[in-house]
Amino acid sequence: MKTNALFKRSYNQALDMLAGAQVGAPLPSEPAMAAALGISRTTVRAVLAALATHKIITIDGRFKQQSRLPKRSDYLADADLEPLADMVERKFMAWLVGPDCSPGHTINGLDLARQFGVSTSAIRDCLNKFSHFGLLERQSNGRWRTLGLTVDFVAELFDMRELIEFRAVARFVALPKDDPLWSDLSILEEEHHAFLADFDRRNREFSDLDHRFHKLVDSAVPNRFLGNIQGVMSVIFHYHYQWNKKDEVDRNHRALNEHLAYIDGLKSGNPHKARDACQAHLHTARSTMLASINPG
Amino acid sequence: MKTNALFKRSYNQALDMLAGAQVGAPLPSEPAMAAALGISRTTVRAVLAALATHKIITIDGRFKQQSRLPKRSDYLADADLEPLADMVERKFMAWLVGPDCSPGHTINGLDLARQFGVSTSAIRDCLNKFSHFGLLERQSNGRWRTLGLTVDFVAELFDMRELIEFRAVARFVALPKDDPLWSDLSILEEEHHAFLADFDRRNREFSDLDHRFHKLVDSAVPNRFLGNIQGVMSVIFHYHYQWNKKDEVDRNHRALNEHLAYIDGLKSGNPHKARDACQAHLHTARSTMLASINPG
DNA sequence: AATTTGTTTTTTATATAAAAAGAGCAGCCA
DNA sequence: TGGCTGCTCTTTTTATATAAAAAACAAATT
Repeated sequence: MKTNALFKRSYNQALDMLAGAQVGAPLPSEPAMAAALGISRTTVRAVLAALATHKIITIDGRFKQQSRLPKRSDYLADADLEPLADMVERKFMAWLVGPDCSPGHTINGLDLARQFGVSTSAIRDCLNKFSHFGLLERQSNGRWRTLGLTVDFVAELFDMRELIEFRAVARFVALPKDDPLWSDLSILEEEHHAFLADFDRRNREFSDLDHRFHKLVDSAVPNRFLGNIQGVMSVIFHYHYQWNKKDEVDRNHRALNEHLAYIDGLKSGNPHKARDACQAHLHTARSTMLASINPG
Repeated sequence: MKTNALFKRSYNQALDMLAGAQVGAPLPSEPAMAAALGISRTTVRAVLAALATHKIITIDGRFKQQSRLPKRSDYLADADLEPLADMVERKFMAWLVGPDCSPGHTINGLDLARQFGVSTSAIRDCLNKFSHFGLLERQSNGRWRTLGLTVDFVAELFDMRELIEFRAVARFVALPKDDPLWSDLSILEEEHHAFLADFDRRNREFSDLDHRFHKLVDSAVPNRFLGNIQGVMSVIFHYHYQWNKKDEVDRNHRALNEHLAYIDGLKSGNPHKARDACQAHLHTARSTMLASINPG
């Protein structure tokens, strides 16, 4: 069954609140408490019911009041909290790019579940997700095999990305001058300049800016199948570069300047100039990624 | 609990093998049977035990022999012979293109589970899969919304398909003449002619031929991200056209001839001719699909 | 009218049971 | 020697039942 860590945590938080209040004080309404604790009203009601059972509060109709101060022994053993799927994804990516996993390896779901401290179902969901990203493969016997962050994978990923982004660039330069994308682009351009001016402090936030920039360009040709490509790009940049901090400053600085040239190209209205700037940037990105995978 | 569909399928396959052999003939060894059926020895042993229970074979020490020919009634019901995920997928697609579902509709997982006679987890897996195909969307509150087989969807799907296939065509015509893909193409060309000669009878099997042809062309540029596109194309053709039999004969006949022109184009080695033939075919396919969605 | 409370429905995560796979080993036979 | 059998036992995958949490709905109160 599902663990009730959230309930326990919320119960303890409620005790903390009561410890700071006076006996006889009325409690806030259920929706107010739900908002204060950041949980659903269902859970608030469960907490209130438990508090009443332990005679810490009394509930009379819709009027709730504190009947005594909470004691040390009232507290429940605590647990921590993070969206489960995110936690599994994070640990899995760390495992995938770490030394315990080599391409072609068969994945032991049970073992991963034990390592990560979650159920096998959570692992299963995660594996399903990454199989759509092309990082894993299902074998005939139902087992999973890692394909890993190989040179081939990066090559195919960037091939696809170029194909899509070249097309978007061609469409983008041809947009009417009153299209809202142009003003979005200008805003992003200014953000780039602001970023460069404050580069030393903000350098770490670059991946977000990069993601938003490419997303804007690609939005010139709306297509829901891009989601997969963008998703995997985003995941890889997010996780892979966490383990490759070397040359990060140079890498980001160069990419920023390439983005600005790219934006110039788009604004020029000249399809060839725009395409060349795009190609130059994607080429750098590809080389950077390949170099960081294959330092040899 | 886990279904034993694999066991049932294997049991029926074993019956097929026995039906083709003679009474009194010795059976192959367990590992040999496991290899032949593509299953583990554990399952082979379960099948052998069941066959012995039904007196179809006799097991005497290490010597197994057939004691009688299998009868029609020996076969296990094919109701739950299909892998669960496939069954759910089939029913879900039928529901999605059926009258009970309109685009923008919120999906009730619990209700679908009841309708299909499976657990909510199976539904969850299926929804997850189709969300990667772009037919569904996750809402902020964790619910699912159908996007449906709309005109927009088809447009985006075919845009992406053209992008990929044009690139594959350019690569294909430039392949060296001794590349194995050329002989694969010739084999497929002959299959097309055979198909045309026996069109009235085989007409229904066209979607398989179509799928194999496009897969061959696309294989000129190996890229694992194609999997999604090909997957959704395949799913849509498979399910959607089940409900749109109107004009099927004309549609398939025309597509066959376009394929042949397309193959000619590839074989000519002229990139423009090949591309034109490809474009013509994809254009027809797009119109056909749009017409069948939007008969108005 | 806006908010609070009581109730029901739906989604999410895990524990669990069964199926299938796989490993190990002694004995047998060509 | 090398492969097969006949066991048994462990591991892994898969599907479901079920509890927890969230959300939606409906009635009641201020």
